Amino acid sequence: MTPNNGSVSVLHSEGMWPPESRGSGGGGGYVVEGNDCLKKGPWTAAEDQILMEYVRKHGEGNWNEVQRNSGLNRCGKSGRLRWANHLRPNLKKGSFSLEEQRLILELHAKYGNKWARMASQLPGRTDNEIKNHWNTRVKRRKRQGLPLYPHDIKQSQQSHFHSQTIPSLTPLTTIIQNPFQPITNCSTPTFSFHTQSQTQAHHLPPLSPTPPSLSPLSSPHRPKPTALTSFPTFDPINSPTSSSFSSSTPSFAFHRPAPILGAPLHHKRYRDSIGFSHHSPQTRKEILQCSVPAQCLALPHFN
DNA sequence: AAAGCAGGCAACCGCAATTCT
DNA sequence: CAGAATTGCGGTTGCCTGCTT
Repeated sequence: MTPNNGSVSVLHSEGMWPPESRGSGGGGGYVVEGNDCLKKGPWTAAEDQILMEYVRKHGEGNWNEVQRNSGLNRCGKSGRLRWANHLRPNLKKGSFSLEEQRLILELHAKYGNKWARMASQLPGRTDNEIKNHWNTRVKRRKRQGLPLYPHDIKQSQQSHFHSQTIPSLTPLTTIIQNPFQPITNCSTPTFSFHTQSQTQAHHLPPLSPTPPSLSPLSSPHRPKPTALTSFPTFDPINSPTSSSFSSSTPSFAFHRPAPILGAPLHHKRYRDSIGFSHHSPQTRKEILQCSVPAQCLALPHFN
């Protein structure tokens, strides 16, 4: 799975990692242990086990309780991330398929660096995976002097993307013909970046399906969800999702929120205010009160 | 064989958003 | 209404592996 998990686990268990701090940023091997500080760095199999057991018993949410009640010496944030990116059921591992890559292109053309939003359209994929994939692509294309998008995917707006800057979020159109045509035919191998200072406008078109109608999982301070006794499954082959964009249809209307990684996390709220984020508190409460049986969550509805 | 580079990946941080008290 | 607590998101960093030179 990961390049270093095995060896890292051994090192951890044998206490060979120095409790050093590398300053800001993440990355493997960053381990802090001790009575006062919570551990950082790569997760061990034992820690994973503890976390999975906790979630199995108590469900997701209240991540700080994990640390308090399970003996896991990790901050809640770290646990949540670990669960979301690695331990959740139905996570797809491995490289992105061509369809997924195409969809990422389309979604990025439309939304910019909205990884969580993109992940919601890619069942089994995490925002982190997508982000990593995209950043790698950006690096490669930049080095090759190629445009970020194939010529047949036109990012609306005249702005260019920069991996480190906020992209324009006001797409006008997305034109997609055949994203996997050889990109070497691109007529204009320009790859210019500029910071997004002129386009702070974040008026995203209302994303119709954003309402988090499907997530059973916790929102801050909500009652704990019931324990997860069985996890929904996702069949990428037979899923209407995959077949829906396997054809040549360029459209990818968001009829419904895609099932988020099989066992959806919390009601997705997206920055920059699309959809759910701007529900009034009252509306949110109503939505949250509308509990959804677990089995419904496993059966995404597509139009 | 060794060094350099690119890609892949995991995990951190800061901050925003949301809810509860 | 304000502040605290919690969760989610996006940016960033650093390690590991495999390929190329």
